[in-house]
Amino acid sequence: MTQRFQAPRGTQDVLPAMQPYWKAITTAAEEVTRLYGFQRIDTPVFEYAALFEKGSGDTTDVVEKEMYVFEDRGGEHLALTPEGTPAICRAYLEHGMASWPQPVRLFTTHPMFRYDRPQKGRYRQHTQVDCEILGSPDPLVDAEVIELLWRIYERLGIRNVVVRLGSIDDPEPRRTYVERLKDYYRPHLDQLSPDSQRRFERNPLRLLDSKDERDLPLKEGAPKPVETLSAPAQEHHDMVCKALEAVGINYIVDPLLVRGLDYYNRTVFEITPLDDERAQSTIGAGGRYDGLIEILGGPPTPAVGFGSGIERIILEMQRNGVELPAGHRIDAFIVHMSPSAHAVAFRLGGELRAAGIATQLGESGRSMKSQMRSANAASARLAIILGEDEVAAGTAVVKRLDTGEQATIQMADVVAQVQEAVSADPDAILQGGGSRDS
RNA sequence: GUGGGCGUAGCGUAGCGGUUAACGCGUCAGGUUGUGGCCCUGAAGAUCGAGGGUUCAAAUCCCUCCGUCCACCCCA
Repeated sequence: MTQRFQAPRGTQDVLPAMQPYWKAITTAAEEVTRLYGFQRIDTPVFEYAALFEKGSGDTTDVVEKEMYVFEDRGGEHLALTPEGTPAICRAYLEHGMASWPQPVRLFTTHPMFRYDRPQKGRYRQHTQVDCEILGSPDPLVDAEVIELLWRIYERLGIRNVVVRLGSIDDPEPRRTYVERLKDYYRPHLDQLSPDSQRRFERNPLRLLDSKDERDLPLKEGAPKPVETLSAPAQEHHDMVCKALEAVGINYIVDPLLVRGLDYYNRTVFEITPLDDERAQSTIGAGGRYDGLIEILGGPPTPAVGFGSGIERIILEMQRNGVELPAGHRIDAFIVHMSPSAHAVAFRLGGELRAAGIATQLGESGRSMKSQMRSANAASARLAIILGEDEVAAGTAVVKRLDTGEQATIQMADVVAQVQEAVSADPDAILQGGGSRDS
């Protein structure tokens, strides 16, 4: 048992039964992003590790303790993508997208890797829908990416979620804010939880979203970033709010919202379920990162974007009671009994498939009953029966599995007849599901 | 990295010191002459996560390890 291979910790197989969810999500992402003028980009699964060390910030947890880094045979220092934004910015620079019409709108679905302890909604490999708008400082595009993400969820049947919106200002005013925050906490350091004492040194902003009871009293009176914004950031934030109101997005300004990546400025947001207090319930998050492209060696280029975890979206869909049946359904199932029928069956199968008809063959040598059972299990619409008699007569028996009626027809007419029977009721094929009424 | 729960056939479970480890679902095969779904019968499938210990006897008790799930940190 222990000798048998298992998927590595924190990874998972997406089995056929779950594929409809993946398909629904990627389709929704493709369709909605198209409506917003996005184009698809695909970046490599691994990049130079330095891209993330510089871009995401080498003191962030994502880079410092979670990145899958390795050296290849040529001694290159590489990393499995831990997050998408720096990779897309790299592509923007590498391909001179600054000379495309601005802003550039890109989306992708991409696997992400983080060496983390797995738990519900957290995996070492997960997949994100990622959207970025590069080259615009306009607060309206902040609102636009939020709206876009909202619409994707809406299409997928996710209802009870809320946008938590915050602003962490620009780097300069944020530095003075962080000093104020530290001044506020400094006299009370010994009352804080050990985690928060560490946060005080490493990432003071995180003090604001501590869940530890010992930190709650102080948290209340702490200065909040959204309440002390610089004038330009305030104006920006107000405009994002107004735009979201104009399109009826359910959002709240969350003064405690901070994000773990260094490159964010001004707008930050998360979308979370309203009725789920779990830790990993955030299904999508993002923000503005006007400084990132410059950090990566490019010209100052304002940009905004988000990532949303497909695995978490699926969990949320299921919590919302969205059920997608497995779509396995076959049009025709060829039952062939005698040795003389095998080759005929095989050729007919090829002809049917060439005509666009999903066709499966029974297993050679199995009894007719067994093959009919297989036809049923495959949710076939038609069974095509080939025995010694039919082969000798140059005919086939075509049987509808829903009504049970059947007819003997000339071999030469089988493809046309099957095509007609199948196209007569296209819905049944499209819907799939293999449901049986009993 | 820290803390807690759980590990019995493909899946879900029962058994919690004592003869060949049970049940449901699933799989395969049958239920007479070439016909599915329901039903019936049968079969295959488990070194009871691994290693060690206690005992006349261990799936059942103890220890270690591994795996998994949940929470913290952090994140989608």
